[in-house]
Amino acid sequence: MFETTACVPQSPRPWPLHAAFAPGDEGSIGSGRIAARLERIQGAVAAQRRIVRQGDFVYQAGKAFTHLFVVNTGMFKVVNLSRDGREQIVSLKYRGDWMGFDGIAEHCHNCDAVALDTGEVWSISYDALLQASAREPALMAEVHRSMSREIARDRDSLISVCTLPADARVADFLCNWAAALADRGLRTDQVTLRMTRAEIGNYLGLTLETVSRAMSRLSREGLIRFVDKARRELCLHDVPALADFVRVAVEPALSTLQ
Amino acid sequence: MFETTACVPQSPRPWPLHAAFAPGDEGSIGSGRIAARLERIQGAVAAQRRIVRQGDFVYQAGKAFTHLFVVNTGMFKVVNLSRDGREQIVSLKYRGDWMGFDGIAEHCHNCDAVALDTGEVWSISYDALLQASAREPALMAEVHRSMSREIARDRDSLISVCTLPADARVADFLCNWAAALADRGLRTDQVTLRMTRAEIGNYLGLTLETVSRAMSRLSREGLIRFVDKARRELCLHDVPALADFVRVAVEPALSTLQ
DNA sequence: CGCTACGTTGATAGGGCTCAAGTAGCGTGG
DNA sequence: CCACGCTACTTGAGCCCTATCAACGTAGCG
Repeated sequence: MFETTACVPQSPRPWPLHAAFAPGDEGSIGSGRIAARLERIQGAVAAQRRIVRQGDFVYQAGKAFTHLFVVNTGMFKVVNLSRDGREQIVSLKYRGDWMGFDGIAEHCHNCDAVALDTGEVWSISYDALLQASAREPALMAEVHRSMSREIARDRDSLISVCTLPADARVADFLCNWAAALADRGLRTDQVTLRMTRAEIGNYLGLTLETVSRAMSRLSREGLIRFVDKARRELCLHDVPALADFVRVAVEPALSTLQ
Repeated sequence: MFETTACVPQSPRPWPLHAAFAPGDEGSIGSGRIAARLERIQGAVAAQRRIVRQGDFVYQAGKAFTHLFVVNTGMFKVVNLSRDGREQIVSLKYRGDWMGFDGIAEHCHNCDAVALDTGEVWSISYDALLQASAREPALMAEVHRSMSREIARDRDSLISVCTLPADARVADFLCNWAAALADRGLRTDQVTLRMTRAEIGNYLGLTLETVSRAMSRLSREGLIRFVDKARRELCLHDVPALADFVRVAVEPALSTLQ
């Protein structure tokens, strides 16, 4: 299923000292931060690289948990499956993100992780990670920060789904996506949606028709621009305006006062 | 703000060996599991006890992150605040749950944690926890399991909000609440709601009126029973029936086939 | 060239929100 | 003791937003 090009660091480099508890490092902007994160991980613990293609599973719900995964390139969706047949995209992952934390508690994955396009993930044995962390406290700190970020981001999803009307929810989704791209040093002026309308809708708690209509309205209002006829590539030329659209949707009263 | 009754274990006991990577332990049922968890935490790292009353903050968004918290008794809500004024209850915490993980990444809390009734939390210095974990790998494993559970539970919230109609969402909420109580060895046949309808609605992405109507319907159908006139105490006498109600709401097609 | 997957758009219905009125419990002060 | 205000909960009426159903357009592909 996976093409695996072996690439195991032979002698893990010591973790840079300044990386330990360095809030300034995390607060900086630009793609260097995430590249540095990946380098530090690679230097501290053995990782196996895997090339994945669209639709490939990184891991599957129900399988035993043994490894965590780090996205090097590509985009991934994490899908929660409930036994009554519901399927819910709960998270999207980009370069530098960890996947698989949900499996730690029960020693069993309870989600699928699926590649949305061609990419590369590193798989890291959880046991090896714990051992490496014992030697390198900063590695542990890195993992904790990532889990913490994941918790915070899941909550942002919840707040969006609970409080925003459909159009604003889609706008918020595009904002967050643009922010994730910008964080990784990627341009947002011509980006290809890796997800179908149905997937976006599932992620946002909307139907595909509502997503389609919302995007048409955003386009009509000039907040986004479709680049191709198939409407999968778009230009997020004014992310602040999108963010403002979300803000106004939340507080119609306040927006008229100001 | 807090009454603090000093209680710092003088000589942390060594972590029981069998606690390291013990899936069987986590899988067992009954309240003993959670009591054991608390004992192990208490034995491994210094904790300061705090008595809190309804409405007291355990920590507040914006404040520097230095401590994690463990619920000993009582019930707590975690409230996410976005800068545009939205307020969203993102999680409920019971005995044995950790709070504050969200602050690790940015070294700053981004939620409020508020007591819903009188209770006791233990506050544990994050630095001390890391040091203790270096000595006791099983303590680290415990913390990881808790973070993992939190991620999994946040995702369950999302799936509920995204896929269930109002009545089923309330039923699902009551199911989860009953499960949390049962896990802790508490009865579910006469329980007092610690939250107002507005709080439940906020948590579930519904208005208070919808929550009220949903509970009235569930009561009318015999799935729950109100004990007092104020309608804050209720009897969850048949949790499986509640769970079934949720299941049927999800798959009306399948339910008619069977 | 038909087939399939994906996206858009329209018409309609319904679930949940909003607004509003009414009730009950509870603490306070006359 | 009861009036009063306050908070919480319930219930009804009407409307709006979004889901549903359906038709159609388009791109990619064997």
